[in-house]
Amino acid sequence: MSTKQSDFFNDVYEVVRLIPYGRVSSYGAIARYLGATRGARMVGYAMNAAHGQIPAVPAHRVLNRIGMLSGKHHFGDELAMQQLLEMEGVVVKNDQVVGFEKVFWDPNLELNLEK
DNA sequence: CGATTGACGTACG
DNA sequence: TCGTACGCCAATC
Repeated sequence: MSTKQSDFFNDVYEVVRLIPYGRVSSYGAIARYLGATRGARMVGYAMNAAHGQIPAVPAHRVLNRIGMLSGKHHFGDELAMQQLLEMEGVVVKNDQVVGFEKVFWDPNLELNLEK
């Protein structure tokens, strides 16, 4: 494809789309799943380019390791990310996900068990 | 081509 | 337990 970006970006989008409804994941978990344990920041970079991607990438389900909406500023409206999460049943308090461990979805774990 | 930045994470005090 | 410092890796200036 002429729109061929780094395969890393495409791979990130794919994993993010696999995040179930009402669940969230972390940049480090995705990076580690892709083999880029030290590339957590690169996942964030991919998210920055995920805007307008088709199919849409649920970037609002991707948070940092503490469950904080670190990228809420990149959604245009700061509350947009929180609104999307609450719409899916995820409780957000003080820009932080309540019960983050309960809604946390680890690709390394879920995808590994199925394989 | 070199320096700075950044949707992160871990280590240290 | 909380706050600060440093490290990674790629993109941008």
